[in-house]
Amino acid sequence: MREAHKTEATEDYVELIDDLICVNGEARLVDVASRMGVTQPTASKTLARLQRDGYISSEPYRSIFLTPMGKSLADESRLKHEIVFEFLQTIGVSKEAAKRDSEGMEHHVSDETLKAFKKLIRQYKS
Amino acid sequence: MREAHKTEATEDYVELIDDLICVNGEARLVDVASRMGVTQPTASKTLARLQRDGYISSEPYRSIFLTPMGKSLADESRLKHEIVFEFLQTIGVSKEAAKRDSEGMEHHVSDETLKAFKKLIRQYKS
DNA sequence: GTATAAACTAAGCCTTGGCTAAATTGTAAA
DNA sequence: TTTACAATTTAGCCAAGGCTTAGTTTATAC
Ligand SMILES: [Mn+2]
Ligand SMILES: [Mn+2]
Ligand SMILES: [Mn+2]
Ligand SMILES: [Mn+2]
Repeated sequence: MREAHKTEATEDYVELIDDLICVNGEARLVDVASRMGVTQPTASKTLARLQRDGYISSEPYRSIFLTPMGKSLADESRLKHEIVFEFLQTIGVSKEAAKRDSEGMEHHVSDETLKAFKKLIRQYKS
Repeated sequence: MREAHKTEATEDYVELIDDLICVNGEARLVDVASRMGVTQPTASKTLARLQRDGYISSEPYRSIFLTPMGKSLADESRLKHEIVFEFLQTIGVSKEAAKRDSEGMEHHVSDETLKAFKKLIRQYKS
């Protein structure tokens, strides 16, 4: 569908996998599925696609790793996510709404918009 | 997928149909398809779903009408779209980027965020 | 008023992202 | 070491949203 649309799942997955590796030391299917709110077979199929497309690597029944490409997409996605999240709170949106909205908006903000967000965050801080 | 996700297509379609009716006097499949950037059969199938779900009505080979439900969703969607579009420009994003980003962001902004956007637009105007 | 072109529909295919149910593998307790 | 449970995979289903190709219907031009 919409250009940005197609990569949304990919972005959310790699970001989550990176997070799990940071926090838990490894990313397991069962945790990916539960955090994404889908069943294990669903997560498993999506991860197969991510592997096919070169974002992750894993052996059968073993935990999941990010490829360099996957890692850089994860970093980029998290950065966007955090900026949008912080921006919304900065302009007065509640943490809960900011959390929900940023989860969707993150996939649609261009670098230009991101820059404007960062600028406003700085302005508010001073 | 993501909750807001599922309604994105619906929102874009009813908003477009309403626009076509306003501008052209009627909404025809050929125009819906071209504006959505999809083939006519694709638009046709989506419109069938919209009709099934009660957003539009139309007779075979005739133009498309919005039901009351479709019209109110269209109005709501356009309002969101316009506010996001104006907001982005207000904080310094170019018209082109604002157009692109608002087209995606519009589906993910809660009423709370929308209110914060409106407030900032007012502040900038004064 | 008929031919021709444009618009629309029908049929059939694909991918993604959901699900359930069942089989397999890995791990930890007994 | 066997056994049981947890994790993963496999298989098969569904809906949405995309496509192409081919057939119908409507509208236009002559
Ligand atoms: Mn994210
Ligand atoms: Mn997200
Ligand atoms: Mn819109
Ligand atoms: Mn849109």
